[in-house]
Amino acid sequence: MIRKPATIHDIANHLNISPSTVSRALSDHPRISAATKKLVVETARVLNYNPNRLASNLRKGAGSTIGVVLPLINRHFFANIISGIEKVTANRGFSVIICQSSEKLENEIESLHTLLRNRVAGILISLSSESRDNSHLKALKNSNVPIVLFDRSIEDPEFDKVIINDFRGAYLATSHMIDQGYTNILHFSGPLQISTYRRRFEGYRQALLDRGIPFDPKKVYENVINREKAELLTEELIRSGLPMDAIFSASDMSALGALIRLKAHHIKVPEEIGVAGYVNEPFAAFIDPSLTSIEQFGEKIGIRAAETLLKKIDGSANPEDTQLIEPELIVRKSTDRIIQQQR
Amino acid sequence: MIRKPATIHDIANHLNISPSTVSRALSDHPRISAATKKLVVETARVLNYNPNRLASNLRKGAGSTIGVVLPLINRHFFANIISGIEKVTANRGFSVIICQSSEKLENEIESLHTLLRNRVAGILISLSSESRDNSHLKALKNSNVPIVLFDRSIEDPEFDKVIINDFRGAYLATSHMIDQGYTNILHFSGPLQISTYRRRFEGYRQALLDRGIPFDPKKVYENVINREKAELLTEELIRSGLPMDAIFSASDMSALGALIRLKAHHIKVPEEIGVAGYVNEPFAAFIDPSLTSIEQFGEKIGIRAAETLLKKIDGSANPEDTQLIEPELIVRKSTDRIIQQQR
DNA sequence: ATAAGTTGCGCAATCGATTGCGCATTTTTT
DNA sequence: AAAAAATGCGCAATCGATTGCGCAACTTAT
Repeated sequence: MIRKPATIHDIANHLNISPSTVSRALSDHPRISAATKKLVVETARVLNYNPNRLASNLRKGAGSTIGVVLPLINRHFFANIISGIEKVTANRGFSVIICQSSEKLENEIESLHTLLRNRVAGILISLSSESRDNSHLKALKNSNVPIVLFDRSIEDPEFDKVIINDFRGAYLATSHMIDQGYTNILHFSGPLQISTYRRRFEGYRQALLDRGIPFDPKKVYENVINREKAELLTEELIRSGLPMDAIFSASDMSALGALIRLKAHHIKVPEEIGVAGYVNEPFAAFIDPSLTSIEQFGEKIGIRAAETLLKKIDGSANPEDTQLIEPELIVRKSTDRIIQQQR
Repeated sequence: MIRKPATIHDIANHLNISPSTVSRALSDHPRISAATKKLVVETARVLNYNPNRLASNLRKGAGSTIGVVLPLINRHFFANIISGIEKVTANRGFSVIICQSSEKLENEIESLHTLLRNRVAGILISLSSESRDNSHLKALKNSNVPIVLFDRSIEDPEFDKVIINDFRGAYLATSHMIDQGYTNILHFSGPLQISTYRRRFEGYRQALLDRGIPFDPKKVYENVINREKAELLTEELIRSGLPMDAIFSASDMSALGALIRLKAHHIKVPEEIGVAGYVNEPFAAFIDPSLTSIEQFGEKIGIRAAETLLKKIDGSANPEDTQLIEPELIVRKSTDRIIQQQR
């Protein structure tokens, strides 16, 4: 049996009162008597009434959904962020619409249009790697939709953002390696024009300098972002006999690549060479040797970003421009050569 | 400057025509002249017009978003599914609202209400582990919203579903182990009242029987679903000296637990004992020895489920009740003792 | 006892897009 | 040339909930 969902009119008819009264009763308006409210709430339950958000939001001029745009859903880090966002918004009666840009600027722009069409109350976005141009974000500004960037953001102070202290993460990792007695530390980085990798690089450099270890740009390898590239590079480094006693990689995948080649050459990690990664992928704990890495607290980022957006939406506060989430160093076996595998 | 989004009225005013004409022009109605259409489309672009989905869907009685409910977003498998869903729906002009039940029936029910409030065009749902009772699903049936279950479903033929052939996956894994010469294969399972684990168990048993290996219920260990439990159990098995030469685990995490304890006792994998997991978590490829597992093609499941739902929505086809996705055996080192680590 | 305030509720407009119906004007048919 | 059909567009109702305004009835203040 096909049945249309009940409306406030149905409730009104059942009780011989007006729809306005029903609406007000349901939203606990002070000018409606307690008796009427009780009646309305009861018949609402009986008729299985579920308010039509479309109508409500249309009338109120937007309202109860927030939009999320991110590069890839099936990355552990981003999935955690979504999870965090969802937890916050669900509690506050918001639904979330998720859009995936697949790292393409075109999709990102299209996603924003979709969200605007749905008249979302606010937007959370993490930029695709293609997004050098930010005109689409600027355009959002005068469409009056609150927006908060997370993780991958732009340098514009006009926008609120929740980002990770990448400098600090890299600084922690590098300092730790120095503490472990490594002195000749290479850095496998990503594309340095991307702010995330740039800041990790800067953290690495600063840690060296602060400990009195000379920084040598030749020890920084750009664009080593996946396992294959890391394997090739590591192989080459080993063969060339370049002096080194540690590798700090800006991603766990490339750290893994390094580990694999070191292992193949029977070079002991962490005894001879230390390796640290970044992002703390789930596998980092499970490989052998387990990989020292930087935890980024994806869920926390999602929670903070969502909370910030909700504050902007209800205007209850004007949040700071930029919120930094502090990462944490997770020391595992791949760098732990002092208290070697004690525990 | 705060500006309201343009409406068809704005376009109509600009051109001194009626909103109806604008609406029809935009939807390419045959009774509107080509000239008018062109004018309308142009000024729509100039005014930065973005149709209000709320209004449109309200008028049309639902329409352009579909809802997804699943137990956990930050699981590799489910994240892949979402990714697949998103790919399909985005192409067809649908947005997706994501709800996370966190394995709680209460949240699952609440999520369904949220989706109904948003008048979604259809619902994709994977049940929480708590969901024994299905009355909330039955209730959906007469609310006239198309619904497709995926992965975690119920046995009711009333519902369309896209699920994995768990029997087959387990059968493949077990057969492979037998082919590798293992004859005394234990099975680490999950709670057997959950259909997924039950079917994996049955696949395991059938593979044994088909190869003439007696099935012994004592070799099946229930509820070994995480690493800790697997570690404890494996430790106990080793100490007790129970004869065995392989472990087929219904999850990668427990397979990992087994590997860890075997390694600790210097028992060689795969030479002395073979180990296979299930789900093919990302880490399976990276641990040492790499773990044989079953790939479930999460993205494909998402794609198929979404396609099925869209078909139901536009009524273009009445899909089959149940679609089985075939899993694939991924052989890695942990069971590969014949062609040992060649390649 | 009259003025003033309070309480309880209904009328009708509104949000923006869609669509059945109808009215002209033009084109085609016989 | 008259009838029939096609073309192009506007009017106004509609989807369901919200809300400013107003009108009674009743309570409190003077």
